Formats: sequence, structure tokens, C-alpha cells
Amino acid sequence: MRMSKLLLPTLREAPADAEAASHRLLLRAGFIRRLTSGVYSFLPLGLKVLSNIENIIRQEMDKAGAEEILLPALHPLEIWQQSGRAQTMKDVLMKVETTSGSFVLGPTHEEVITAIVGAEVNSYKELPLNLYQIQTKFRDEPRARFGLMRTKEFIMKDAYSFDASQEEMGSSYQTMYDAYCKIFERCDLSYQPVEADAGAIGGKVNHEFMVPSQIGEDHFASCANCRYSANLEAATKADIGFESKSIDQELKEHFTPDRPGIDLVVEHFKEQGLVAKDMLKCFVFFDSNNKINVGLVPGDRQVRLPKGSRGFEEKDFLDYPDLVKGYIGPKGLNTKDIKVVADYSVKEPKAWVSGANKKNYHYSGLVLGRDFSVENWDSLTVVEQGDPCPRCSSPLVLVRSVEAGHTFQLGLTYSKLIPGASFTDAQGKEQLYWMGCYGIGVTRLIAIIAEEHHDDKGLIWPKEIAPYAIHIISLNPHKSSEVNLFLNNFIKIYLQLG
RNA sequence: CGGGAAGUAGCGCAGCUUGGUAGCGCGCAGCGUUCGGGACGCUGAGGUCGCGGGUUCAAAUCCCGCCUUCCCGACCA
Repeated sequence: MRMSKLLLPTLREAPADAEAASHRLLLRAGFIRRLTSGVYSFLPLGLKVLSNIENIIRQEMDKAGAEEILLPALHPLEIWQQSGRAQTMKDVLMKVETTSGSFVLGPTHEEVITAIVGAEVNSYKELPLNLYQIQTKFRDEPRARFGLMRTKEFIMKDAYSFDASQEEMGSSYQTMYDAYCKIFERCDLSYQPVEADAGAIGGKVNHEFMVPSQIGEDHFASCANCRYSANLEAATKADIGFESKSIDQELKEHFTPDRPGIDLVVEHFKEQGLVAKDMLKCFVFFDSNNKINVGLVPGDRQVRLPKGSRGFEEKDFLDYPDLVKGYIGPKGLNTKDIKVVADYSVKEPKAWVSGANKKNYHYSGLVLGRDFSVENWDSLTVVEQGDPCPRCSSPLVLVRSVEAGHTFQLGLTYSKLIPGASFTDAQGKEQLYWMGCYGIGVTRLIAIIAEEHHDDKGLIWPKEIAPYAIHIISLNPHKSSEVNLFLNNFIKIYLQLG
């Protein structure tokens, strides 16, 4: 390609509203242009980079035994209602109403793929099956940002695996996991697979492939000692012992009118020097057996509900008159068929302040063992920098990062929801598919790579990603017919070699 | 959706406080010079001053409403 023929509109100065390095550089170097917020065009160089990344992904997917397909972007609303995600994902769904019906611009394709495979694959002999697609997906992001990092329309690779058993699903998952590592290695990214929470997609085992970055929107917790790493929704911390110490502070009840919540109580007792970490934050949830629990964490920590539990809602207070909103405390709850669980840090021997389970009253001087007891201990807070690693108790570090890919073991979640997502096993019995799904944000990867591979002068693409491998500069071809001839031959040969 | 900032030429900005018919740099076009390491000179094109309304003899400038974009937060398979 001759540069004189190339559409390469560079900018000396970056548009003022481009903040992230990748965004500025991709604009300035003429790779992309914005159409509207969160929607970008790819110019020739941008498209080259995009194709190069897609090809790496294709090669690794194919090697891993997956087959490429292309699915519709336009989905009938009904399949989203069937799976229930018309509701759970309604904030990001882009709907299209036409005279012929209601549609959704696909934000992801679990529903569609399950419908196809459900209809066309009916025997265990056809499993395992792994299909992938690389195509445009749509999400009505409330806040598109950082150029290609978070957009409303983006290209994504999604693979879906179908297996006959949980074990086989696990092995399909491992194959994909390994393929992901290869892909990110070829993109020359310092990625880190982390244990993650499944979020709206459901399922149990899953990993996020994170790339540390200044403009990351997530943090993951990482242990330098044992390589434990997990995102903040999933990360837990270890139980570290406290030295026992007797607390002789007296239990006192205080009249605290209109002081629901940690902040207001701290305000109330600020002259006595009360701080949030001396309070017990009490929260109610239903555990995975749907049994009611009251959880305790120090007042300065954010709560992280255990996996599989459901938070208490406003309306639930009607069913449990013993729980007084804003004044819940651990004292006396065990007698009321409510399980009290606490974060490990509540073992610290001290006198706590918490609600008195009656409106407008709080206790001070609550001592574990004397005034309240705890049935179960767990890690119930969002981890913070320095918390002990759950595996080796070394201090955890929080790393700011971007999610480049996400792999899930979905299990039976979608097979249960989509009619016909089943096959006949060797015994002639009908069974549900064990599914997995595996996403990579392809357009986002461009931004992630650009973030990691640039300097103050500009972009420095990894070899496999770069739009062109070589750039020939001829010195004054107009002056010398010999130079011109050589140049033309060189271009011809190079093009023939591909 | 909450908080903050900004919309003036393709890009970066000034002008607004104190109303008087819009300017700078880069880029772009023409001509000339220069040219084996990101050239220079002259000339020129290009603007509904985000949109709508109001005040005024007169609005980029003052007032009201709206829209858009960006940043922080909420949200995020």
C-alpha cells in the first residue's frame, strides 16, 4: 500500500474530550473516528489492527476445536423474555420496534445459540460441541467512555460450549482457558486470570482475564506470595487470629432517636469519640438455603454477600417484625430463629456499638461471647488493600485493571430456561446440556493493547497486531529513475509474498 | 440517574467579566522558494459562535429553556 493512497487522517492535537492514552493515540494516528458517544468508525489502519486481532483469536479458537459461526444481531424479543433477561438486562438492551414486531439488538448470544443447538443437536454423539462467533454486539451503556474501551456498539468474540456432563464441561472450560492465555500472550498483554463473580450471566466457576491499566474500571485482589487473584466481587480474606483479651466494658443502652445507619450513630456519639470501625454493621440476607441470616462486619467495611445469597429488601421487613430497620443488632437475635454470621474481623476483642433491635435505641459495650454470639464465621467484606490472602494470609494488593475476557461455566442455567436445550444420552434418556461461554471484547482489546503499548511519541504495536510490518521510505524517487524503479519492484515483490 | 466541566473554522484555543457584525496556532488550497532527516514565504478558502426563545437600536457576549459531549460516581455478560 502506498501511503499516498492511504486514508490516514492524522491529528497534530488530540480532541479535547479524549482522555485515555489509547483513545487519544488511536484518534491522532487516524485509526478510528467517533460517530457519536460510544460509536466508532474504523479507518483503514484501525481495521487492519482489528483484523489482526480477530485472526489471532480465530487461529486459537480453531486450534482449540471450536467452529466459527455467524449469528443474527437482530433477535426477536420473545427469546429474551423466555430466558428472563429481557428483565434482568433491560437497562442495556437496545430495542427495535417495527411494524413487523419487537426486536432486540443482541447484546450477547446465549439465547440464540441455545435455541439453534437445542433444535439441531439431539444426541450425545454430537457432543462436545464448541461454537464461536466474532461480531458486533450492542449494549446501551449508560456511560460510554475511554474511546474503544467501553462503547455501545462493539465487536466481541463469544464461544459457547455444550457438553454431556459436568466433568466434560470442565474439560471444555480448561481448553478454552488455555486458548485465552495464548491469545493474550500473542497480544503481548500482561494479563492476569482472576477468579470472578458470575454476575447477571449466572453459573458457578468463572474467570475474568484482567489487564492492569491506569484507566481500568475494575480492581482485582492479588497475592504476590501465592498468586491468588480474584475480582472484588469474588475475593475473600483469611481468618487471622486475634489474641484473646478480656473486655470489661459495661453494656449500656442509649436513646438514639432518628439515628438509623452507621453514619448517623457516629455523628450522635462523636463527642465520645466513636468511629465507624467500632460499630457493627448489621445486614440481613437469605442464604443459599433461603434461611434468614444477620451478618456482622465492622462499620467501616463494605459488605460482600456470600455466594448464592439474596439481599434483604424493604418489603421483607414486613415478614420479620423483630428486625427493626436501622436499629438491628446482634444481641438477642439467636433466640429468634435468625442465624447470626460474622466477618472474621469481628473476632477482634473489643466493645462494639450496634443497634438494640428496638427503634431509636443502640447498645454500646457489646462484647462477643458475653452479649452476643456468632454461629458462623466467614469473609463478608469487600476486600481492601492489605487484607490477608485467603490461601496464605499474605497481604493482598488491589490492582486497577480492565476486563479483556471472561470465561464462564454456565452449567445448566440456560439449558433449563430455553426449551429443547437437551440431548439423548447413551441410555436413551433426555439430558440438559452442560454449557460454558467465553467472551473476549475484540474492539476493547485494541484499546487495551494501545494502553499497554505506547510511549510519549505514539503507538508501538506488537508485531502480530501492527497494521503494516514494514514501511519503506524511498529517498527522492522523482530525482532518480533508478530509485523509482527499484521501489516499484520492491512493492511488487512484497505484495506477491503477502 | 446524581455531582462537575465544556460546546466559537477540520483540530487546539482566545474573545464573553465591561454587548457594537469574530480572531490566533496548526491543518487545508494556490503560487513561489527550498528539499538526502518532520521546510519557508506570500495569497486564499473555510464559522447558522450547539439549538430555541427573551432583553436591547444592537447579542458569541446578558437572561430563560433545551440539546450534545467529556470527567467522577451509580451501573456494567
